[in-house]
Formats: sequence, C-alpha cells, structure tokens
Amino acid sequence: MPWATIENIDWWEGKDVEIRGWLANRRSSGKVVFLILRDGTGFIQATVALNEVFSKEDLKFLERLPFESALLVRGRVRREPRAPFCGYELEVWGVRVISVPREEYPIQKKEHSVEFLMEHRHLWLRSRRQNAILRIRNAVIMGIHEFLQKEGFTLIDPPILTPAACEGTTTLFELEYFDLGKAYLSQSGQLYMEAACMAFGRVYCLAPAFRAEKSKTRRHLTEFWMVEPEAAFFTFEDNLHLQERLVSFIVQKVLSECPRELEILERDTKPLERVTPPFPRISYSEAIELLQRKGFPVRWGDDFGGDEETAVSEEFDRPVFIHHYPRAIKAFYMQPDPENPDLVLNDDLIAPEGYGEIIGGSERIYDLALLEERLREHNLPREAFEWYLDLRRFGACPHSGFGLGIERTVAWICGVHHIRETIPFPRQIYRIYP
RNA sequence: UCCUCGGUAGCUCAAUGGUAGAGCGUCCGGCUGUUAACCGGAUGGUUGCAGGUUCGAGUCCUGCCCGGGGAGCCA
Repeated sequence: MPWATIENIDWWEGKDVEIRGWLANRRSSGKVVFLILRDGTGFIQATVALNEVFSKEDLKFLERLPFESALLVRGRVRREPRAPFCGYELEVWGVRVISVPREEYPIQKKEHSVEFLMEHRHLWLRSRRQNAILRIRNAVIMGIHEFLQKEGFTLIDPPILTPAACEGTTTLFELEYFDLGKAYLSQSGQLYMEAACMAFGRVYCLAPAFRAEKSKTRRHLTEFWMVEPEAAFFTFEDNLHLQERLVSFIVQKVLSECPRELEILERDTKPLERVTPPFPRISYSEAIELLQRKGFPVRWGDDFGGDEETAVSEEFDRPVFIHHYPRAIKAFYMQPDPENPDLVLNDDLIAPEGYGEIIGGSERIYDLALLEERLREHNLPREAFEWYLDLRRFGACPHSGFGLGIERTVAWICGVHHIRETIPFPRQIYRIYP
C-alpha cells in the first residue's frame, strides 16, 4: 500500500493509498463520518460511510475519536468538488488507530488569545496557518543558499560563543566561560566573516544572533537568524547590487514555489510580484528632507524610528535603499565616504508595507590606522580586536557585506503582523517557554 | 525601563457595589455530504495573589505577580 502525502495527492487519483497523519477535525451526519486529516504537508477530508466494511458501531467510534489522534488511514483517492482544502478526498476502507489523546486537545477551532497560543507554541505549530508560515521560511532559507552558492559564496559557520561585543556591551547575553572569564552569545558573525572572506573571497553565514535588548515590539526577538554575506574586493556599489538581486530572488522563489501557503495566509501577491531589481535608492540626507516635508520633526543627524522608515518606504513600490548615513550614528567599522568623511558607505534596505529594515550593510574600513582610531573613538577594548586588526595588517583590501534578518523578511513576504510567528520557538523579553 | 490596556468555567467573553452568566469545547442522544456542520439534553467557578473600604466587592482603593499593545533601545 503506497504511503501518499497530501501535498501530492493529485498523483494518486483513482488509486488506493495510505495516509499517515493526525485527526485535525471531524464531522458526522449519521451514516457518513468526515475525518479531516493532516499529515504535515496538507489537509484532506476522508469520508467513512456506513457499508459492508464499517458498521454503525465503527462509525460511532470514529465520530468520537479525539482531535490529534494519530491514524493510518487507507482509502481511494477521489476528485471531489465538495471537499474542502485540496479538491480531493479519501474514500476510506481502513483505519488503524496509532494513539488516542487521553486529554482534550487544548487548541480549539476558534480564536485564542496571543498569550494562550504562545504558551502552547509546541502545539500551535500544527495549525494550518503556522504550517504555511514556516514552510515559507524554509523556502526563504533554501533560496538564500541557492542564490549565494550560485554566486560563488562559500558557507562558513561563525562561532556562537564570543569573547567580545561587535558594538558595545549593553545588549549582550553574558555567561561564565571556565577560567577565562566572561563569554558572550554572538550578536553577529560579521567580524568572523571578514576574516573568512580574506581566505575564501566570497563567504556567508546563516546563524542565530542574540540581543539582550529589552525591546518589546512586533519587529524584535532576543534570538533571531541572520544571513551575513561578506565579499573581498566588493565595493559599496557591488554590495547594493548583490542585496537587491538576493532579495528579489527569494521573493520570486516563494511566489513560484509556495502559492498554496500564500493563499492560506491570504497574502496579496501583487506587491511581491513587483520586487525586481533595481531597487530605488535615497540618500540619508534626501530621506531627512523627505520626512521634514511630510511633517516629521527630524533633523540631520537623527536616526530613524519605525514610523520614519515606513514613511520613507511609502514613497516607493518596492524595497528601498537608504544610504550614506552620518558616521556618528553608525558602527565603528564602516568605510567613510571619500567625498564626505562625515558620511559612511552604508545602506539599510527598508521593506515595503511598513515592515521596516530588513538589511543593514556597508563597505568596511580596511586602513589599519583609521580602524584603530575608530576603536578608540568607540571605547572598544583593543586587545579583543587584535585578530580583527590583523586582517588590515595582512592583505588588507576593500570589502563589503550585509546582514539580512530572516524573521523580518519572512514576516514581510507572508504579510504577518508580528515576527513571533515566523520562527518556530520565539524568544522574547517576557517569554522563554516552551 | 516608561506609557497604556487587561487577568472571571478547558477556551473566547458578559455581569449599575446586591443570587457569577452565555457561546464554544467536553459527555449523552439524533441526523446519509458535512464545510469552525447542525438540532436536543447534561457538565462546568479559589473571579491572578495579598491586604483594605463597605451591611455587602468580580466590580472601589493599595501593593505585588502575569500577559497584550505601543514607545524608547536596536550591524
């Protein structure tokens, strides 16, 4: 008996198959019992009728099976316009019960509070909507690997335990590291990617990042995933070009590979179809002028909050680069603009529809003396950065890279309101369970 | 950390300071095509915790705990 998956059920039309899954819902109408099965790849309706195989007692038993019972169900695949979900249904002639919950399944077919769902995240993952979001996350991550590998980038894994901060120490998760004092959970793999790109040319990492910030917004997690490409001899311009092609590739891949998931999420795909290079660009100074015209009380030198980012992105129909920020509000390693040393060769990529910053990138300083000066300005402990300075002592060259936040990108593509739904087990300031 | 809203049945929510309720779920029964099925019956409570005001507190006051929304913070 072939083991069929629901996502490919159309292959089996007219054939007898076995579906291995769980009871997601059921209905009965006396002599017909409808079992809604899910197997992780989709949902399908199975019908059990009163006949020579199933007695009235059998139907009574199936009608009372608790939700989330694990089942092996055998039957014939039939096209059925009345069937929900996939247009096919399983005409059942055999059911084997693997396990039956003793307690009532907590998640019901109705609205629940956010608190309740987060408390039951381990079960919430089984719902149709969460399944769709995490399948799209899977497609996004696979798309990142596919694109970067094709572009000649090598995957290099960064350390998670690190000796020092990338930027300051206020937002680090700290732990004791044997006799060597404090260690910290990584905020970014970037500095290690800079070392790796001098060895491999083009590299990237896809790793978790940890922030002990007490941020409590729909765009923040304390543990999130970033892809960080870094390329030797890449200029600011090369960097932007890579970013817009990567983001476009991911979006187009999801559109072509995940139409069912986008439909489940009721995502309007029109704005996503427009996501093709080149992306519009606006300099920091132009953005300030734009915001002032729109009535925001911002002055040159201020950083942007979420509302400002959204106001800028509303002017464009696809993701927009904001570039050349003031040096004073950006990280220590960013290369100054040769035409104006108060600015740096950096960019933020702002997603449309109010989803905010999904990329931060820049060309990096490669001059030893300038980098040493910046470390001093930022009061960073030089000893911890000696290895990083070595990269400027031996074979220093222009290089650029960026970090793309996986959850923010998935949230935007899925059109979900809060990024806690885009990671299987979100870590937030007031939640570490489950 | 600040502002703001909330915590009542398993879940989602009602309840002028005056007998704690409904829908859903669950259990029992009915129904040969249901679409969060439907119909009938039954079941369900330390009103987040501690104290106070009052003849009387789910309701008012104080403190604490937990959570939602937002801000700040944020390669």
